[in-house]
Amino acid sequence: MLLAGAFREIIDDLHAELDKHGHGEARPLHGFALQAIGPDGATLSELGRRLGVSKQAAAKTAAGLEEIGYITRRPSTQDGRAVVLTRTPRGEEMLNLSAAIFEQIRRTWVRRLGQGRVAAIEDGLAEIVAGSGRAKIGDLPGWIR
Amino acid sequence: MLLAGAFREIIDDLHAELDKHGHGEARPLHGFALQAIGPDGATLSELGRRLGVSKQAAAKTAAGLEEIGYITRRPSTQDGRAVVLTRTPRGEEMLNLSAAIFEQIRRTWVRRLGQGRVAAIEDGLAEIVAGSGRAKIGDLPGWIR
DNA sequence: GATCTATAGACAACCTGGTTGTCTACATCG
DNA sequence: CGATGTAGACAACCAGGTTGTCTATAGATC
Repeated sequence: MLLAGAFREIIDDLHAELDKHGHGEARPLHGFALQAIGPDGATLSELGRRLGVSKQAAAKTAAGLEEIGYITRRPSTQDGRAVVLTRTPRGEEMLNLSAAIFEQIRRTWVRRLGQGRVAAIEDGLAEIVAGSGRAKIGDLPGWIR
Repeated sequence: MLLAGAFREIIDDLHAELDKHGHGEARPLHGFALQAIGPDGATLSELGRRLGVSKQAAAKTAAGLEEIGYITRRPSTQDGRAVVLTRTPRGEEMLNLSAAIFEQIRRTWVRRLGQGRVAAIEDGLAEIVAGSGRAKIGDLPGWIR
C-alpha cells in the first residue's frame, strides 16, 4: 500500500503539474511510451517489445499519442511493412517537462525527509528490484534514479 | 519506477505463492475487496465507499468474488433494499494466507537489506503518503493484475 | 397515514488498456 | 523461385472502471 500510494502520489502530482503547463491531455502511459520510442524513433512492434506489451496494444497507444500530437507515424523507407513512430517537438517538450517535474517532486521529498532518508529509500528499493530479474520494468529507461 | 517495480514485485510474488496454495483464481483486487468487506460483512454500497469506487464497480467485483466462492450475498434483514456481502471460510483462508505471505516477503527483504533499511523505507514512504489520505483502492494504479 | 426525498442495487452503455486470433503485405533465407 | 517469418491492420473479447437511468424500499415531514 505504501509503495502504491507513493507511486500514485508522484503520478498525480506529475500530471497535475503537466496540466498547468498545457499538457492536460497527457496520460501516464504516454510518458512511458515516449520514453520507449526514444530519440531515434521506433516501429510499432519495436515499441511493443520495449514496453513488454503486444504490438496491438502498442498500436492503440501510438494512435493516442499521435492524436494529441506527441508523435508522428510514417512508413519506413527501409521496410515496406513497417511504420516508424517519431517524437514531435511537443512530445519532446512533454518529456523534458516531466523530467523537470520529477526532479521538483523529489526536491519536495528531500525537503520533508532530508537528503539521507530519500537516498535510503531509493537505494533500498533499487536493491530489491535489481535482485528480482524483472527485466520488463528494468527495461524502462530514463526515469529510474 | 522504483516504487512501481517494488509494488509489482510484491504483488507478483504474492499471487505466485497464493497459486501454489490453491488460490490461483484470486486476483489482486480480491484481497483488497475482502479486506474492505471486513469480518462483519458489508453491503454493496458500503463496499464501494470503502474502496473509493462506484457501487456499480463494487457490484462487479462482488460478483467475481462470489463466483470463486470468497463471499456470499444475501438480502439484509434490516434493510429490504440492501444486499449483505459476507466472507466465506475460503475467503478468510485466502486473506490469512495473504497476510502470511506478505510477512514472508518482508522477511526476505529484511534478509537482504537488514531490518534497519527496510524500516527506513517503510517509515519514509509512510511519511510521504501521510496527509494525502491515499488509502483507497481507487488510488491504486490500474496495472495490478 | 400520505407523501416527498434519499438511498440500495440492478441494468445498460461506454472508456481504457490490455489480450488473442486472423488476415494481408512485405522481407528474407535456402 | 518458393518457404517461412515478421509488420501491422482489423475484430472480438476481457477486466475494471465510469455515468446514466430505473425500481423498490427507507426515512423524514406534514
